[in-house]
Amino acid sequence: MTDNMTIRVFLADDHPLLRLGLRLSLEQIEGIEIIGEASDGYSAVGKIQADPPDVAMLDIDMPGLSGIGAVRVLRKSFPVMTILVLSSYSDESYISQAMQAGADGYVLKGIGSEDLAQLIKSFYSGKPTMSPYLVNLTTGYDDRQTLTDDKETPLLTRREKDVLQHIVNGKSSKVISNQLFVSPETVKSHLKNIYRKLEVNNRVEAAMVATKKKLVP
Amino acid sequence: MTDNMTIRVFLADDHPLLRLGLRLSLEQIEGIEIIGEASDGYSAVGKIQADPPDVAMLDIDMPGLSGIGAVRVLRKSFPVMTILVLSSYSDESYISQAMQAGADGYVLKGIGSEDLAQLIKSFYSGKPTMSPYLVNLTTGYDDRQTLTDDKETPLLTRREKDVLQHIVNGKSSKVISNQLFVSPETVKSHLKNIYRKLEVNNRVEAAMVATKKKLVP
DNA sequence: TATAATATCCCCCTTTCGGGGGATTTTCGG
DNA sequence: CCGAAAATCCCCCGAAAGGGGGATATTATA
Repeated sequence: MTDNMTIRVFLADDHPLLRLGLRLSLEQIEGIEIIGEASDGYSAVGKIQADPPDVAMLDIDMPGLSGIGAVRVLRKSFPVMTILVLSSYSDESYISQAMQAGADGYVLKGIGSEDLAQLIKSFYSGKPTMSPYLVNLTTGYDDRQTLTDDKETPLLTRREKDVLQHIVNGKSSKVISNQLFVSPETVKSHLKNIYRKLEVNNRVEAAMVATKKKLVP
Repeated sequence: MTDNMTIRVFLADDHPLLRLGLRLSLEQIEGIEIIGEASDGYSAVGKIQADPPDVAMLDIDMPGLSGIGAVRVLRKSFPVMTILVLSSYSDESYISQAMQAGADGYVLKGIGSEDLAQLIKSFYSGKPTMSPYLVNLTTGYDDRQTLTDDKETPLLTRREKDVLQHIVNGKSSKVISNQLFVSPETVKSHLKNIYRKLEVNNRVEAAMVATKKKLVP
């Protein structure tokens, strides 16, 4: 933080209009200063490393390097920087990806100007305010239920994800078994477990769930 | 249009920040006046019908009534109103849906402030400016190639779309045939044609293509 | 009205799925 | 080291899928 306690904020979003709204909203708040902007992940990382802010707000969906990827890179260089991920979606998988990448918070774009300003300040001060628009990733998903009404999806194992990936790509069990160098029977076993965990009954449903919940890359 | 030739614009988007950016961008332009805002499709329709603007900018992705749905409703009441659809995606299917609903233009959110202002004015004046950020739906898709590099997907027939919809939902041919009151053999025939047109070989691939290209609702 | 496109239905055949059992080995944390 | 989880593999069986041929209406529409 700078000498006069002003919170230096960096904005990264590929939508100029949204960036403008963000900048205007935050600039008129006492104690917040926008020190830079970027429209894609790579330039965001570059600019932030050149002049590190106190708080980095990164859109999750940017061309080139995604917000998640930018978080991963930045977190290595700046262990204490407050990194907030901006997103339009309250998808659980996005949230958990952001968390694993090292984000401090996950902010939905549906948030209003005043809420956002207050949120950044409270979050930066170390006492994150909980709201329907923020998920605090540091306190164990406490607020996830306010964002998603999804039932808890049992976690897939590494191998099950491998199989699911091929299912999404429309491969048959035989083809998958060749790809993974295992018996087709093994693939079938994994599939049974996948179906049970995802509560589906066939490949199409599994593929759709995997896509919707982003269980696979 | 009002007496003094000011273009009266209405904004509808469920993201307050983006709305703010839009408003701020447009308000500082001479000749454009923001007369109202809405954060969902239904209230947008209500407010527009209560006080019709010259130009309505509707986000395609809003809670409740979508932007497309709002266009459909509004176009019936206001045949000459300039209706522009705002979207983050340059998906061809979205564009064609917006066109069929009666939109005059399709504006990507990646557009900058100045471009947007100029675009609205030029579009409203009856001489739409072409740009990578706008698809003019009134001139026969001339600019689609600048937006998507997809190969032309053969158009599916009405019935094929019906079948594909059920495929996406993971239904078997037998179940589909019951839903559509036809023979399972008929469903199989449609499926063969769908596979050929989409250049796929099974249900999962068809479902993924349908989802990616938004061939089904 | 002629022609094409669409929608409907049928047969054949092989392969794949999905669901039900089970078993063995590997891996990894406590 | 031990137990649980994970990964591997096997059998059986009926249902479903996919691919190859068709045929016959119905509907646009040029």
